Amino acid sequence: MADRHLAFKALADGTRREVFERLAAGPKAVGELAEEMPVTRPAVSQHLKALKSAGLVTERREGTRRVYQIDPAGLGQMRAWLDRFWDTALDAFQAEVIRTTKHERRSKKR
Amino acid sequence: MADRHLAFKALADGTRREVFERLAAGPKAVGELAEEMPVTRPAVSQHLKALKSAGLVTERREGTRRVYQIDPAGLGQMRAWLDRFWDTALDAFQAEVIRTTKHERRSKKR
DNA sequence: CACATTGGTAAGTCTTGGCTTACGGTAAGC
DNA sequence: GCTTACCGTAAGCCAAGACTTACCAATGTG
Repeated sequence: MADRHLAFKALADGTRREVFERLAAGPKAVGELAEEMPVTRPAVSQHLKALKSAGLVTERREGTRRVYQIDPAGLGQMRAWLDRFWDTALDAFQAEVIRTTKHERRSKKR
Repeated sequence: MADRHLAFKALADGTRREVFERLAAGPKAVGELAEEMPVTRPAVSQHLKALKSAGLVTERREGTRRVYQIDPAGLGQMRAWLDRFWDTALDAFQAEVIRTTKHERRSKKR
């Protein structure tokens, strides 16, 4: 959890989102993920590293296997960030609607 | 709003997040944004293009100026996506805590 | 009708980053 | 202990992308 914004960068890549979404269906090992995806195992491994340092997944060792699992930490940070702007955005939208409507009235007048 | 996931890619870049956050403080024109940032105006313009096609900002023409403003559409999509995994992640976390706790009990026993 | 403001786009450069193959390292099975 | 299974990391390649300068279009202004 170095940078609070790593989660956005992590989920920006399609393959990485794919990995994340598959883990949402249940914990999986690296090899399992790689099998059902169109990239090699090292690629998956690298993606998992990124997801992990973004706080989106956790790792657990089971013998020689590394089982990865969804972590709510990263998701929570993203939600918090989004919520900071949600109300602001709604207000802006509201104001824009009013502004546009008034403009239309004016031009449609008569 | 081509791809539903463009918002993640858009907010992955730091400069672009900066632009977005500044717009959250209120609508601004391209030049204004560029002035208060360490990049040139064309750069800002390109970032705004990305943010716009991600549904994160809207554009409005005022004479020769283009005023940009936060748009709740993109934020809403992101929230929806996040919420799809939020409960799942919490459950996974819960299960992990229980698993770990049981393990500790076992090793600490006696 | 010049002329200035404002800003989007094109072209080129340089960095970032996603992918592969090759390798090393650790845990399980015989 | 030797082999096998599983996985992380290094090195290199190539595409994506963030930035710049140069240019052009559109709107206001005298």
